[in-house]
Amino acid sequence: MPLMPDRAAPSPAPPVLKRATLVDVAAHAGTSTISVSRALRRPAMVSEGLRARIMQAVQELGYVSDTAASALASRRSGVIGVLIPSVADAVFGDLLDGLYDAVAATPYTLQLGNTRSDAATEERLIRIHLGQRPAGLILAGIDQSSAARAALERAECPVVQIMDLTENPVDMQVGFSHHAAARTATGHLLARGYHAPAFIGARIDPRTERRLAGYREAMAEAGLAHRARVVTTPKPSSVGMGSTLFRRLRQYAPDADAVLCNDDDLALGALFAAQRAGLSVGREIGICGFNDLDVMAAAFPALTSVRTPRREIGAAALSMIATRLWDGDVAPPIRDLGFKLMVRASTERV
Amino acid sequence: MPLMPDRAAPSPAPPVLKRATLVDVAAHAGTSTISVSRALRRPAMVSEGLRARIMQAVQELGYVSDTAASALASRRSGVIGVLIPSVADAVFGDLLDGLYDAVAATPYTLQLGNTRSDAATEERLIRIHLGQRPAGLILAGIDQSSAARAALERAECPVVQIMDLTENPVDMQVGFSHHAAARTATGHLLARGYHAPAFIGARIDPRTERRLAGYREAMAEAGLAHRARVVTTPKPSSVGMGSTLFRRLRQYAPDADAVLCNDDDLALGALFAAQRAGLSVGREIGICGFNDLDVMAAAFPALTSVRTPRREIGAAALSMIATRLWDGDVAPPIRDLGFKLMVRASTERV
DNA sequence: ATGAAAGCGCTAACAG
DNA sequence: CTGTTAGCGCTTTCAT
Repeated sequence: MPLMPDRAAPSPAPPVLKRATLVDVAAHAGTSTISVSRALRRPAMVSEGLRARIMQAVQELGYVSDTAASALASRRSGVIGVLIPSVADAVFGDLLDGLYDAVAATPYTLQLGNTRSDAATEERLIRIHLGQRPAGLILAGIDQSSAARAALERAECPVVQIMDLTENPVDMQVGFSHHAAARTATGHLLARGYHAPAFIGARIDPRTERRLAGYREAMAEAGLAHRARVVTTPKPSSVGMGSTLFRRLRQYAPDADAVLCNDDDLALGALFAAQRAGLSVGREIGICGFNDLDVMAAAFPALTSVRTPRREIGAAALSMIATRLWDGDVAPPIRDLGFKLMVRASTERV
Repeated sequence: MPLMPDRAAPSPAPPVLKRATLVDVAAHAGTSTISVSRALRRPAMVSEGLRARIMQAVQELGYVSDTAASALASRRSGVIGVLIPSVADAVFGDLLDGLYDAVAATPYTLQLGNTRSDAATEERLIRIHLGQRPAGLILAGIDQSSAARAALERAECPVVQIMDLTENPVDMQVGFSHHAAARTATGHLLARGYHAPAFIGARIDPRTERRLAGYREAMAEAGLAHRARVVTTPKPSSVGMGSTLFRRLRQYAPDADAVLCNDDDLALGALFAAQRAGLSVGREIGICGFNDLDVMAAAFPALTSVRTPRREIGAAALSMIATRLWDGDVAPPIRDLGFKLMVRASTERV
């Protein structure tokens, strides 16, 4: 599909005042285009006097460099691609916030791709982005298809996989262990005296699987593998779904006295469902979330959750790319930013 | 700042297998570059036989068109810029979801800019985006600085202002009336028998101002202008802030028996604070939110809110740009997508 | 420190 | 329907 169809361009060509180019600026400043280019990109390469004249000309003509021409000539774009499963999810919202904050101080631009947790879509987006000779690529997760991995390994730009940790990243990596986080949270529930903590999760993806494994491991270590109860759904997560899963859990496993939720939305839904059922949250039923969105601390009762360093991951990913681009080497290329269990009233057994 | 510093390029030039270009494909298919270009962009312009040969060559060489070269030669990029105040806000998350959904069916790419509700940043971003000769520009809000407006009016691409409605848009527009929405919500509270509904809001921006005006207007129409109570803060909105503002309101105006919240986060915070204070939500204190995020219906008690068509606005904005680009004309260029009051238990006076 | 010349890979314009 | 010829605006050599 072309960017515009044949019959387009009905506009009777208004007297478009052509935007100023390097040539215009050079003429205006009485120098050559290359000097203007240099004055703009590496001011140190141009004598002070010339630079001043050029800058003034730039000002007067309102010159703005043409991204496309620059990218073509230098074979390098200022675009850093970011591929995430969802733009509406609060978890990725925080990540993006960190990313956009960090990129503001650099000459780079972010370009977002929405994979919808779909491997084929991710593969396609990776190809499209690589076609733009990006300055860098940031990917959520470590579960790219093998075809995607192959393409990435051939990529001529820094690649950072984020949110998760793996033994063999494509290139660089920053995240935390979902397995360890869930294991810690489950351990906390057990330590607090809950005898049968269950697990609920929606839209099971590889990250969820790793959390679930952490839950199972903690249960097994406590000799409670036989008491593990898991309720999941392939549907997307939401607060409403949290309530639904909680009710389902109560039916399926009435003995469950605590629930580790795969994300905070589910935990909030579980809270509301428990309240509806007249349960005393904390005493009769423990609830623990995952991510620690702002709402968890504000809820009544306040909800325990695993705080994950989303914003920090965004900032770190960008800094790793910038460092690689400017200094050539990043150490260490794999960073575990950890997590922190935020214990609150919802798991106070009292 | 250059995209890469002088001392970069320490890599000893690995035997980079140059990516295939149009010339390569043309040679491989035994034709000219322009035919390949056409076969890719307007298949109808090329005979079936030639097209088949070209497509095969494209396949075999794994050819991917160079975005920069294409943009430079055609003076047109496939980028649609999107400028919003925050990427972490759930409200804009839904908008983006609608936008990304809609763009997937087009040859365009979205490029996000984060204005942080800052006029200067927005102005800068507008300039940067226009410098890329975007295919279109989507802006949240109608309150651009006059300098920004001037730049936009000179833009050679479709521009859509979204989320809000104004008399004189730069170009096209799709949104709803924040004033009318707040007015309706306030009217609902009064109709339900609340005698002194108050208003709480965080990070006052122009959109909030319009909602506040709607609240005041409804109060005035009911002859209750003297009972209007407003508590706001310049700090960002959050669930925790909702609790804070609610407590502040109770001190400042103990007689307030309902509260219209500027957004759902605040409403949720008000809910929790009310519960902490032992108030019966609905009977003793009415709570109404704004936007109707998923959590509102799931809360206990369920929270009344004004449903705003965020996803639909995203889809509509993109379709308006596509239509303008392809058909030349969009009718109507101004679209009011309305809102809907979702009445729930939190405003059941009983 | 500055400049001249030669493309980057693609598409518009104009032939055939 | 197909091809030729020129650039698009910038940056990279390579001189000076």
